[in-house]
Amino acid sequence: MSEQGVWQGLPEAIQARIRDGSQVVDIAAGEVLFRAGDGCRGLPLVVTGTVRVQMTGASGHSIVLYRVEAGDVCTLSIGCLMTGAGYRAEAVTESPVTVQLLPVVLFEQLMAQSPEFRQVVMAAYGRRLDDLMLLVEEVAFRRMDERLAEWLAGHRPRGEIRITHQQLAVELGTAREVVSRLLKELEHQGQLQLGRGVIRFLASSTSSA
Amino acid sequence: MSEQGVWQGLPEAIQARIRDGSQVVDIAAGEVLFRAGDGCRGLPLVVTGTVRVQMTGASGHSIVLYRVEAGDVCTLSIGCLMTGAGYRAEAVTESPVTVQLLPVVLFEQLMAQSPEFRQVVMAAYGRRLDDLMLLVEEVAFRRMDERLAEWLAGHRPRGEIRITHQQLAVELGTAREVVSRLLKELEHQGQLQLGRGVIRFLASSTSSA
DNA sequence: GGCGCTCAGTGACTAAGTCACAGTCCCCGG
DNA sequence: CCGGGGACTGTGACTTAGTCACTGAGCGCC
Repeated sequence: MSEQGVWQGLPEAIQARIRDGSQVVDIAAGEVLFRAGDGCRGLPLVVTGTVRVQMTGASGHSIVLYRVEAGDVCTLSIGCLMTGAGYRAEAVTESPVTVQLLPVVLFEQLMAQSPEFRQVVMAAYGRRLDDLMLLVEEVAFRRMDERLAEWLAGHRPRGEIRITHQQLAVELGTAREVVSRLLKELEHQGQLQLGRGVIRFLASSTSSA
Repeated sequence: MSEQGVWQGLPEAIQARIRDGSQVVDIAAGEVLFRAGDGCRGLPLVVTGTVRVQMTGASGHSIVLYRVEAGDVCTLSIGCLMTGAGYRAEAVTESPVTVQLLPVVLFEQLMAQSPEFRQVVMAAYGRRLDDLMLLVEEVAFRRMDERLAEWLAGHRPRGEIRITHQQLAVELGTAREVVSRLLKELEHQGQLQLGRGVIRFLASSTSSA
């Protein structure tokens, strides 16, 4: 999949207008794109890199809601543009990110003129809604040890991951201590080895026969 | 606010097309409009009544995600129409409901032709996203007794409410036993009086000075 | 009046979250 | 090279929430 994957199915004329009318911005890793309460000035599309969207509760705890990957439009921004309300969550770049910023006017025009563009935008919205519904179910009903195991399984191929217990707690929407204890348990079981800021997976007998 | 509040800002010509092209359906209370996995056949707008949208986890537990009130379009259906995927949640009427069903073709036309229509639809989407984000925060971080108290406070003006502990548990996404115990506690404190399927609020000294 | 169903209450236990604090690793400046 | 401070991790003690198993109460209906 090449850059700007979302627009690929669109007619060339539309793609050209997007290229001409939008502004491309490069942002370093770890930057905050917007915070809760900010207003927004255009529709961002992530061209390369990943943006993490998370929210912080009154208690000061945070949880990762979803990620905007290369080729995704920021649905949160659409909501802001439409209702005029500020963002409810915050967005942080996880890697160096290239963002294409469509001005509101162009966005409006394209929504009016291109069925394909509308399709792309609405589908993106639908997926986000789905993501959040899934997350609600996870948080409300699933056990922490299961969720942690699943998260780890998704990152296992890397052999080791650099992450603090605190960050992992935010991924799962729980407390640091809970993560620490569950990880310690897994370490005792010989599934992994813990270091400061790193989790190393051990090649246990689970991988192959 | 009269019927079909969402369309009110729209040009009369558009409103007429909506009236002519859509089908109006009356549904009794307690009916299931769609279940998880169903496909969908048009864009429903709730004209009168309330529809509850909830999902059920693998564990068999359910949680109420949000309600579609009179004047709201069903964003979940838009997602289904766009992506072709089935619903992830289920919708149940809470009262006798009148629904206006826009055929997909008309929906597409209106999205293309009416900026006001687009605005209404996108804003509805934005609000849903907000609702769900708020819910995630609630479920992940807030205490059950607080959430229950808040729910009760919202229904207090009615004097008494007819609801089972099980239903209340689904509202909050918790277990029936938890609700029972918390309610019992409030009863001991003299804030309310419990009956089979009913909660009566007692006029304690909290209301006025 | 007894049968069966739904609803509510409860004890015992496990899981998760909170609080407080101790230990450890690591960088950085002196 | 050493010491101090900050970030990260470990842990005990306790509270809150969820689970399981079961009892009993209310209520409609033969």
